[in-house]
Amino acid sequence: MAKKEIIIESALKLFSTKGFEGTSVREIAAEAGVNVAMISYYFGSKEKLFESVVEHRASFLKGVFADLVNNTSLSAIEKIDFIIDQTIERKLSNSQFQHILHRELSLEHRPQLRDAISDILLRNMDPVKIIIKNGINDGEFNQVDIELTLTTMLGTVHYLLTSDIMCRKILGKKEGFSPFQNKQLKKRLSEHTKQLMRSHLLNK
Amino acid sequence: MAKKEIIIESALKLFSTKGFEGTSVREIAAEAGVNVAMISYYFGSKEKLFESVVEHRASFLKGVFADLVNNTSLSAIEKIDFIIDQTIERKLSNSQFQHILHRELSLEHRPQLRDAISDILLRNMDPVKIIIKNGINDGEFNQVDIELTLTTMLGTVHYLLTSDIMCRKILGKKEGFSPFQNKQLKKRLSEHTKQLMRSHLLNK
DNA sequence: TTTAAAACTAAACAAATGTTTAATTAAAAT
DNA sequence: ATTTTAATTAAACATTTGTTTAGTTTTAAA
Repeated sequence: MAKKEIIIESALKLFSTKGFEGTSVREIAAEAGVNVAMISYYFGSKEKLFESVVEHRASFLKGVFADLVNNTSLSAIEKIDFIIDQTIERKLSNSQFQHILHRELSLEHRPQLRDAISDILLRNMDPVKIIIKNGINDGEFNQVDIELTLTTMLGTVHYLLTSDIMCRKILGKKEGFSPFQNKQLKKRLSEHTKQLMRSHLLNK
Repeated sequence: MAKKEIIIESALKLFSTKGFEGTSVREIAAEAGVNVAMISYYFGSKEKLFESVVEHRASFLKGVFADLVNNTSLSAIEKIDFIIDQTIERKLSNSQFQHILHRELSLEHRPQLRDAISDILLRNMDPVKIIIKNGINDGEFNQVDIELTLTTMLGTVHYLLTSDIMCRKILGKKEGFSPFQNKQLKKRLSEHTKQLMRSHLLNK
């Protein structure tokens, strides 16, 4: 792995556990095993390093639901099922990055970065909106509040993700339980959300 | 208002918009219109001031759902309706404080504070769990995943609350729209969540 | 009115911060 | 083999950080 990338990954790790202002460039340099000056040398500043971290990771989160809109072999609810599983998979396996994004989003300095982040998080929103809208127009779905239905889907996953402590307390698990690597949790979350969305969306 | 309280309120405001490490004691002192030394004088340290902020605000969030469990004049779903409205009301009118709590929760230093915060956030969880459980036992509710149903309720509200930017983008609103003071949003969120929970919980 | 405690201040403190400098080593190009 | 560019280093830079000090003013008690 290139040294530049090692720095980015080290920064990702530290930013996610200690926050941006809570992490010093010296800590990042130590974690990456490089000289402090290398950060200015490669990225120009701590802030620009942060932006590089976001860009680097965001590239993994490319839009994948766009194709789904015009897919005719799946019913609308089957598409929703697929979206739910993808969303859970992504968010759980990128929990560190999710923490960074949401934390930055809740802060009010660096407004242009906030804007970029909300774009990343909502990148997949439009296709899903259309899928729900089509489901409604075709009579397959009830006339639900589209935006808030989306909010519910994302919010359910995200709320569990807030912290391992929260997750354990919500689920009543013991100290040792590591929520974000747990396969059973993933399945449980998937089944709950799918069932929830079916009763919410499908005509009775 | 006592000077000590002015400091706490100033700290709340700054911590919520700039984060704990992103806010200096000098900024807090300036915002409160007091000498920097007063913060050490009253609270001992910046960290202890933070704890005071949390304590001070947490006292407003006393448990209010405990009585609801043994209330016999309301049906289970009516209790859920009440809980939804209360939760929305509380979270929206304390959005600054909610930001602080969730941000701290997603960080991994100050573990004992994290624990205290998750307790505050989940303080009302147990009575709600029991209400759902009773609803299931009485045959009024479907056999849902209790903990994740709760997660959905809290997560839906919380996800909108993440930031005004997110909220605007999700709802497709213009720049000027102030989500957290908006009455219409409150109503829309309330209706969506109630409807969602009814189709999820009630036997078909 | 005197005394004691509390509230408040400006200045100083050491430590940590992000960044730059100037020098050196390594790699690539000529 | 020589030159040029890139990578890397330790040290220094100026600020900012949270906190303390030592002194003053205000308030309350005796």
